[in-house]
Amino acid sequence: MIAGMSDTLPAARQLRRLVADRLRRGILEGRLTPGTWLRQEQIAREMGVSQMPVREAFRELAAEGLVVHEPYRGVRISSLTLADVRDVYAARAAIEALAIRAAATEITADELGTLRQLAAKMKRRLAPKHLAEYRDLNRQFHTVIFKASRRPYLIRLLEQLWTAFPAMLLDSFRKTAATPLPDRDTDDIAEHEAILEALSRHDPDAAEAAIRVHLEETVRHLTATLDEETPARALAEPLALAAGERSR
Amino acid sequence: MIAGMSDTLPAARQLRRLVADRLRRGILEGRLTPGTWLRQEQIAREMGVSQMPVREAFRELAAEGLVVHEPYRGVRISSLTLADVRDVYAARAAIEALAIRAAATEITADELGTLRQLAAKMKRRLAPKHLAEYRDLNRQFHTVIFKASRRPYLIRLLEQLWTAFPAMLLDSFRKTAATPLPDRDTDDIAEHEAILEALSRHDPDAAEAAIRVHLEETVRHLTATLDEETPARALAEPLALAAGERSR
DNA sequence: GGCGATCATATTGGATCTAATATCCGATCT
DNA sequence: AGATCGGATATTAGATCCAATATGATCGCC
Repeated sequence: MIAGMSDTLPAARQLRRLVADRLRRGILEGRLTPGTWLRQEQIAREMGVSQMPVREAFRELAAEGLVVHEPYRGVRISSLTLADVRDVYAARAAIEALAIRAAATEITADELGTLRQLAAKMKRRLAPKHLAEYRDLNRQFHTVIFKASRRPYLIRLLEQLWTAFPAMLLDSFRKTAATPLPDRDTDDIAEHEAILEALSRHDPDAAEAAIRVHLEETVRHLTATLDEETPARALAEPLALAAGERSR
Repeated sequence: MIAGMSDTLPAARQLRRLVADRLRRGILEGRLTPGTWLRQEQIAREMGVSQMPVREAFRELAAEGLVVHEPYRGVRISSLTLADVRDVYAARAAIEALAIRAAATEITADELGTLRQLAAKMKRRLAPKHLAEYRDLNRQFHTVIFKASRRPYLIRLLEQLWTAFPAMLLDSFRKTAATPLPDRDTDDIAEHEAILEALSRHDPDAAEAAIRVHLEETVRHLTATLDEETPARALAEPLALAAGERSR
């Protein structure tokens, strides 16, 4: 058992966590574009901290794969192609499938209750204007499930996969950001309920099948939408937190 | 595509990498026992460096899951139960299955050649005295395969999984360390050749099936061996690099 | 005598400073 | 003219110093 998994979220009382979160968001939301060098001094200045927390944040992001580190040169934002996005989902699907099998037998009535509540809330949050909230609920939904597996290692891995590439990543793709869940909403809901139902019956096979369908559909829909606007993350203007671009 | 994946191994010219590697080995080889607090000052002193590279190394290990970080308290070595070991393998199996499907169509004649050479070498390295070398070859074998997938994200993930928990981990379990591959050798070889054969035919389904069998057998054998000596990592005396244990 | 607050100590986390390394540019030599 | 070597500059990596925080012990109070 991997101890200390609690995750009580006293959260960003550490500077480096704060910096990491901010950078992560910048990257995932597409404000910081792939290929850009992240200069520790500049970022430190912009965020009003010293270089050290920035450096530590870099380490964290590198471990998650959001940036790549080049010794004595710095870190730069990784470029994700559509293929990578597919792989992220595929990997997550594979691991979530493992987790949900365990969850099916381990999940408590309590947790099933929360899942039902989450599913219900999501139904009411379909409007585009609630998109961010919807995504958050979706993540919670999946999180409750894989935590119910009671398998610390899988949980840790999945948490890593989710924080590095939450649905938010999609914001960096133009059309997806514009048309949130076109025609996907109702299917999404139905799939969630299928998962929920399988879990209620404590049926591992059904649960695994259900989540596989769900994730496959999601990625299928996603790639279909994205294929149309091939140059992934073509746009994404640097905003507030624009990192150093000059040739050095 | 995740850039900068080259991995040319100029390796440990950075202190922190060196420190991280040394700690990692200490943990995986069982010299540093689970639950132990790692004190940055002490380790820095013992390794003759300042605390900073140690801190950075900690963050790296934390990302890999080998240690857990508790804010303002430090990091301590994660305790892995048998169940965790199983999950590590299961996760790796799932992702390697994804990778090998891609590899089956992408792999070059060159790479197939290297695989054949590796397989041949392994045949000649079955003796217990060559155990370490055998494991290294095995890792190379798998690495060549998943790199042939040409899927940067999967490659990165698998590399992470392997460095965090190479076969070396087994050294921490008594019996396994003593009886290296009891009765497993010949099967192992056969399975490798099945994989190789499927890849030569560029048959994704067969390749996936073969690697699944291989990994399942490995983990089955592993757990069977380990179950007998339940308290995982009970022994493992601190050696050269013994970290602080006192109650603080 | 037990319980709670306060202070002491140890240790991490952050800031600042210095050294190592890489890139860029110009001078020099062939 | 082209290439190569050497220095200048920018930037990361490491060391040291200081502040924030957690734990444990002591003292006082009920």
